[in-house]
Amino acid sequence: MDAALDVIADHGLAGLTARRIATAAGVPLGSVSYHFDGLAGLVREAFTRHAEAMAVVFRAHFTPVPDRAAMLEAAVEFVHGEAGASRRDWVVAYELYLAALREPALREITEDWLQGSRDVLQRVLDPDTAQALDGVMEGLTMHAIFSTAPPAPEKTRAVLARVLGLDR
Amino acid sequence: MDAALDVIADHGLAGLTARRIATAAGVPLGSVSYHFDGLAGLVREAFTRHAEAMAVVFRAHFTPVPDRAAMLEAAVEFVHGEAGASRRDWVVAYELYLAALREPALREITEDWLQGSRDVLQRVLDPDTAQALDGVMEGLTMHAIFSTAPPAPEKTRAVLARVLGLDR
Amino acid sequence: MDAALDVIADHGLAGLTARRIATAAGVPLGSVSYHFDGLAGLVREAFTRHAEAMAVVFRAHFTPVPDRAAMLEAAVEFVHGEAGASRRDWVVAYELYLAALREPALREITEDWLQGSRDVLQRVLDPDTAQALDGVMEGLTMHAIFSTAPPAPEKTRAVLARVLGLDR
Amino acid sequence: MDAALDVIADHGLAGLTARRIATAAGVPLGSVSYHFDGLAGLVREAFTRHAEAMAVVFRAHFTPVPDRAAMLEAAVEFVHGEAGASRRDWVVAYELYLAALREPALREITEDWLQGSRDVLQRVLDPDTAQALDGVMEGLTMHAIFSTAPPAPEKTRAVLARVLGLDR
DNA sequence: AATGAATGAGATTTCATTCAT
DNA sequence: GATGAATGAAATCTCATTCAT
Repeated sequence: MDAALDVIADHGLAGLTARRIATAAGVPLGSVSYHFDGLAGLVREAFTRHAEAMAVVFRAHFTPVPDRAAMLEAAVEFVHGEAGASRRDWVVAYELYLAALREPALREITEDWLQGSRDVLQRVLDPDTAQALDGVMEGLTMHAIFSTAPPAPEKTRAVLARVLGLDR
Repeated sequence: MDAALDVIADHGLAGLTARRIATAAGVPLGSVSYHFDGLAGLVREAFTRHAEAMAVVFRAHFTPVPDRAAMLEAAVEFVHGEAGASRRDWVVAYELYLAALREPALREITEDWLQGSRDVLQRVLDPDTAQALDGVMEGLTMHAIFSTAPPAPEKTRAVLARVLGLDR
Repeated sequence: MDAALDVIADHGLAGLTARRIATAAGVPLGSVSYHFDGLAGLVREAFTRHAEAMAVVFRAHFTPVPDRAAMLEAAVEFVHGEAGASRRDWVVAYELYLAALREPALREITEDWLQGSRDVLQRVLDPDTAQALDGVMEGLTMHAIFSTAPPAPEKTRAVLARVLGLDR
Repeated sequence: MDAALDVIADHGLAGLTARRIATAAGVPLGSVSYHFDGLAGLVREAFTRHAEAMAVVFRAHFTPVPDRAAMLEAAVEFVHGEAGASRRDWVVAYELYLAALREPALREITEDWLQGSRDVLQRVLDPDTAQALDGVMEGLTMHAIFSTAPPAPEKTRAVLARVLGLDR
């Protein structure tokens, strides 16, 4: 499953083949069909595992946050990839988002993830601010991943401070 | 090319096949290879056209904005899909983002698009705020697309107002 | 038809396509089907023209030969490509030989050519020697065409002299 | 590979298709691409095998020849197809010659073969005579293959005797 | 239980020919 | 009469899955 996620990160869901997975995992080709319920099943399981791992990272990073000021710092770190989620992880996540649009089974995964994230943020923030922060972090992270020039942390902090109402 | 974008929207880049494109376009299968330089070339051209169309929509929506207050309203409308870009358009755009990670030719398209968007926003905003607004709109739009529950416009306005410093 | 022969020389009969012929001839694609009875008919006509041209060259070169000694010189020149037949011409000829194995219409062409050659040689030589010289020239020419290192004329002369009984 | 050579012999390189190979070999169509590196790779391998087989036949036939007189008999037999190489084998060989003009990988095969043949002949003959005999045999064999009327052995012997200087 | 050679369904692409212009 | 855009038949190739070992 990790090998499958690696292949997805490197070649996209469109470039995922049983042979590539087997090669990446260093296992015989037959294993892929033998141990999983087809490629579709493998993808489903792999994405599920990935979403859970991402959720764990998210929770681990934000659960200890005591207050709104600390949330700002945690959010800045998160957007800049200092929370344990690598670029590869995000690329896989975006593939998952898109795949989830078409497959209900995956949709469940992403919904749970989204909900879990907001719950964690709501330990410190009111629901509206939690949802806002979640969306804003998503956008900033995405631009950080897809843009060639990484954003400056102080700019990220400035934006997030305004969103959190910490800028006055 | 429009048919190809439709197929991408419906089935993802992973589900894009010449046959599906031909069916969607109502043309014989052979035409797909005949008129384009392979499927890869077709995808490149289709994505280019799409990015340009999206840029046109973006410019048309934001260029007339006279000041920061009007920018807030325009941004809210944009996030809520009232600027001319449909859900389908965004889904295709996200596929493009991902594909661009792996193909330099597509990378150029997305870079140009991103730069063009910021230029338009900078007609009213300073560079930092423009970049911030761009990122935040991206995240909110994305959540609007991928989430089952569409966000309430007033909440979006509240977040964007803070980002634009219009909340005091 | 000349363009078709050029394409055959460059790409082999296996690499002959209507588009390549049109490009080589500088004519529209439609012309190829329009003016000829399909690609097969064009090939047949082109090969016929080629065989006739080769026969003309052969006759022009060997008909004026007055005696056995002059025949030796003429044969040496012929093997070394100094009779008007280029390397391209020979390559096309070999393609024709092979194609003639499978198509009776082409077979006729090659048979006529072979017979014509012998007739010309028999103006000076007895039938057996004519046939022998014909075959030997074929082999030496072929090796000259297919070998990377061209043979030395004096060696060719020595062999042909023996075949003609002029070496004592 | 044998099936591919059969198809080449029957239909020429121009008539070689994966389907024909599969049918001739009695295997599914997919196998052809599966087991070989494309049709080009299969052709390369098949021609290599063929050239090696032909070289083996050549060596087996000419290596035991003790002297020039025996060489004459061996050469006559060879030209008349009594050395183990069938008409099919020669047709394939001529296709190889032509294909080698355009593909360097095949060129290597034919060069090796040519050199090997001369080496064997040089066990009994001086280099010039060896090369001459090689070329003459090529021509006579070729005429025997392509001509409808097979040549008489005694005539072949007469020509070869002269080339070998055994006619006085 | 695990393998990987083999299969066949389906993918892309090529291309001679047609036919509206 | 001549064209070239378009077609569809047929080509090659890919690949998930099967199954004998």
